[in-house]
Amino acid sequence: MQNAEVARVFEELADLLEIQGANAFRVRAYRNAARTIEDLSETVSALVAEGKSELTELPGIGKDLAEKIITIVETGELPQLAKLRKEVPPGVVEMLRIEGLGPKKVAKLFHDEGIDSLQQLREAAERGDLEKVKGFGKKTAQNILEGLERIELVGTRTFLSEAKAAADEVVADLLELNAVNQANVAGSCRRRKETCGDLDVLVTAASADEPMDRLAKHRLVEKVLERGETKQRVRLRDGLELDLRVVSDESYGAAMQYFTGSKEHNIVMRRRAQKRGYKLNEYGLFKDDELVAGKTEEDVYAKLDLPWIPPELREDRGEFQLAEDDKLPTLLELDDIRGDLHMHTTATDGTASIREMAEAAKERGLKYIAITDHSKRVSMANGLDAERLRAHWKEIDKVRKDISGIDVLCGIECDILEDATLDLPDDVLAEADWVIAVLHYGLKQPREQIMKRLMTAVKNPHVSIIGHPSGRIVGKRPGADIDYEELFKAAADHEVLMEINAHPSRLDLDDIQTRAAKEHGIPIVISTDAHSTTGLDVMQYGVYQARRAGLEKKDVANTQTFKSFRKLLRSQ
DNA sequence: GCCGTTTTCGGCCCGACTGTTTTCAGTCG
Repeated sequence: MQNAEVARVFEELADLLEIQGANAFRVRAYRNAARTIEDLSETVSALVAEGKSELTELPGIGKDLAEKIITIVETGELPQLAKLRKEVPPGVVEMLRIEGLGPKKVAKLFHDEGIDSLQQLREAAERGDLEKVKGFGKKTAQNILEGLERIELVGTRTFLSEAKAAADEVVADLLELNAVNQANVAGSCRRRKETCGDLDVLVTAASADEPMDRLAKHRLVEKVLERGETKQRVRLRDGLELDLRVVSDESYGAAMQYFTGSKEHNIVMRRRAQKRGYKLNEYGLFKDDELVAGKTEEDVYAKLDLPWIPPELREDRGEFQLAEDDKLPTLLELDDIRGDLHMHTTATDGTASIREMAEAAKERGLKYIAITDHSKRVSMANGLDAERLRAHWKEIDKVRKDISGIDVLCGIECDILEDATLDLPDDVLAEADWVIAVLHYGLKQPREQIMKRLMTAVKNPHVSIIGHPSGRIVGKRPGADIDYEELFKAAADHEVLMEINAHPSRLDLDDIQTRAAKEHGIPIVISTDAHSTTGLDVMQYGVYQARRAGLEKKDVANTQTFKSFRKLLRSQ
């Protein structure tokens, strides 16, 4: 049982209770518990094995939640959750995904209007019924329709982080079979897209039965949807569907190439094959009926006069031209990252101290970090005013002097306010080593005002970087309306850097925007925005995003040694 | 539901915005 699965149970419980109008603090207790468990560095199963007292040691876990954790770990389910699921249909919980719809409104729609699915919600909105409901109006109905559209755009796609975790587990399990020679994930997950619609797993085996039987019994699998000679489709417990394909070793490379996609990339590949008198499919590259290549991807690409192209670049976005010109980038690797320049501590909404964050970063092989807590505008996170910030920096200085093997910078994540001023005065910002300027509020302002705000930040001599520039949340909230051309041009002129926020739900800049930033010669910084020590582990997803943008080590500022990185600091 | 005690229950992060209403509930971060 994974920590994330236990956390998910509590998250769902919290959603259900909230819709039922449960005490808000009780709901928060479940959410806090979910976060605590998610952030654990050890597995919750191990803690259960050690006994209940270990569990109640955890912050936010008392007697009651400890019991529930034990039940979940030991039986794989929770009776309370099963009961609540019967009372509140899944479609009602789904409505919470719509921006602007919270538990109160959703409960009202369910109880008073009998709406219990997204479909019914859409129909009610389109009929004009919604705006007649007390507490709703024309605007709300319109926002709901827009929210529904966004959800449909993203569909039921799953964050890469979650999809990949499931795929990796299935692949590792299949590789344990003697009958299986090779196994790997393909599809959008292998291309490291920020979300995955489903999973494709490929294995080579003497017979298809053994891997299929094994998968059918896997703990993550809820149901086998179909099973044929070479393909089995299953639904995982979290709703994600997974295709298993069994091929021969002779076809493995061709099948990996075919099922990794993208569709657009493959169209170009097949056209190239045709031109050279071949036929390309998932079983191989054929001349008439003779197999010419198929064992490895490298073979297939080579026969089409191409070097092997990294999966992250396979979108038909210029990779073929680069390959032809022998100019494919040597993509950034996680090991290239030396610093992490966006993280929080208990001074605002983080869960670990300055020292704990520094130690954890050091354990992960980092050589330098910046502590960047929130500024005062983010009051719910207990954001810092000038006085508290200066005291905080003194604490950071103490740790910096006290700890060896890692450099710690005094930073701040400073809000760019709705009126296009910064949340802290210049004389304070001037004292910082590292200033991340960000939009948190008023993301829906018109482009003109958004750009005015970003320009204020870019032109401020103390601002080092724009953090999560658009403020989007993947699949949930669109980012601010930004003229990226104008932003990047100004950033390049004023030597302001751009962040890829590595959190799986942000990944902001996205791959396309990152590409554009690189073309403007703007150094990119990939940061975790960690709110806990385990939050530092999301760096990988930022690196994937950078790879999709074609970034090399030299394009990313926090791959530099601290000595050379220091030159980018405004206070130097 | 947790926590910290004032050991039996009250407090739990809170300010701003939106859309509704006509003074505020709901949502967000």
